[in-house]
Amino acid sequence: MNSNKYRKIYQDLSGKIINGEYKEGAQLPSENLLVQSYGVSRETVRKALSLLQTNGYIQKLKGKGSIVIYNQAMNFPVSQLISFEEIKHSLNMDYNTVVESFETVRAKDHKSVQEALNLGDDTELYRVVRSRRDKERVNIIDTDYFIKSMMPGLNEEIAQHSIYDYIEKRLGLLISYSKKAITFEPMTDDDLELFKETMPPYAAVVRSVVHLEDASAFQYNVSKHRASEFKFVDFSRRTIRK
Amino acid sequence: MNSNKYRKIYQDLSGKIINGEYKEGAQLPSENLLVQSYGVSRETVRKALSLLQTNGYIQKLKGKGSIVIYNQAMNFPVSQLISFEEIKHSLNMDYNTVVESFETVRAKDHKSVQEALNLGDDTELYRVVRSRRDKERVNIIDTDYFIKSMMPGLNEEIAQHSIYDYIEKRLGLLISYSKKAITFEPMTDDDLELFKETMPPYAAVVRSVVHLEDASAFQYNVSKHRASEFKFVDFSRRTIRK
DNA sequence: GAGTGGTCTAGACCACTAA
DNA sequence: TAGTGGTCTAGACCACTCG
Repeated sequence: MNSNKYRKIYQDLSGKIINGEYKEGAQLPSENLLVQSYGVSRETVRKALSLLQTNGYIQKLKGKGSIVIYNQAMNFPVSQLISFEEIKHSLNMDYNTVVESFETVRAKDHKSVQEALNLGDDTELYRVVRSRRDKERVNIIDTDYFIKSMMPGLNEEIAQHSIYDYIEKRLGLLISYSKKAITFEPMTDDDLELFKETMPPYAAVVRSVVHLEDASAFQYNVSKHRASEFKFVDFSRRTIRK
Repeated sequence: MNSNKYRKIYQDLSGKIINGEYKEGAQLPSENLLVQSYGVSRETVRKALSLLQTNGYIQKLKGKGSIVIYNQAMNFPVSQLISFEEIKHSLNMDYNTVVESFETVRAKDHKSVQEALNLGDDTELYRVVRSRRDKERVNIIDTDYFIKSMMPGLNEEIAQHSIYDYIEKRLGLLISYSKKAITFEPMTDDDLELFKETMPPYAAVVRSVVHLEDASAFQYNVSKHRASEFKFVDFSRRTIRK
């Protein structure tokens, strides 16, 4: 359906990098060759390559070419906006999601959420608490707040699978960007109960405000991780200097 | 010296957003207006706007315009590749840097560094340990490893100020991107001594491998933060779907 | 000098939003 | 319908790398 030429090129090349067809350190075909093989203009090829560079797949070298810098080990909870289901899937992890709580609350009773999503006092929210566990224990506790009126038909069943899938495929909403903050905090009593452990008493906490394509804030997420298991991997580029 | 048109537009607009001339929620002039006021082609304006969007300053809305989503509160240790001196400067922080150690070591004695930078056994490295303290106490301990042969003239004096400044201005090297990982770990005895505290015995640890414009890895950094003071703020966009 | 990526242009056509 | 951003093109000129 989506027939953007540059996206197809991006998909094609990033796919070949991920599956190892182009390995780390390898050189991509030159822009001119790509122009020929895809039958598009140079600017279109360059758009795809820019995206690959922005997302940490390649580095473009003036006068030389584009080389692959993507590295399999990096591909963990990367600093990208992906859902837990997607991470699980891409890593073949054997995690189990349990919906611990699914309730309707009012914005005024959750001030940080109200502020972040810019809501009136009586706006109704879904508050969904989900634990993520492997065979042995709970490693992550996700608490999500959604604006109820934006999420018709959301239920526990859906929450147990992928809410993002429901949002994008069924509601047709486009998730666009998020602002997140990572901190390390002592566990609360509730946390200790869910994690079923008293040590270590610290959790890595990721708070995110997720926005749609039209820039409206629609989700507030608090993701608590067993601190000893937490690893956040990030790729960042130097901003424009001077 | 650098007369890229799109960079100037980016600088100009991001500056106006940061200093509040365009506030959060405000609309930027349309692309056509920017074309006229800057006297450039539309693609050039669009390049600048794309950069602003990628870096979390604006969101472009089809059929409507570009609105500012940048938010002052976000502007903390952002997920950008900036040096401590730059953060300090942009936040007007009163931090003090002390060089705790400045020595030459061999790669083979620091395996994780050797592997990350892809070095031979006997490659010489500078190992620089710096503490960052406010009036009361040490909050950050930075340990950096640089390839000695790439850093002629690096000394303690420079380390006390900004090594990045030295690298970019004096050596003329272009820092390009980094891969970093954030974890939560027990403090070592050395850490406890520098932090001068026995509680909390945990530190937030950020390990980075920094690369130059030509994709060569040249710096390995371990930055330990007092966990209670640690906050990592991130902006991320949804990757291309499907 | 041949090949590479970086910047910039002028213009086209499209899809979306709003009044 | 007028205005907005999204995609794509063909071509120009430049700076850089390498043999």
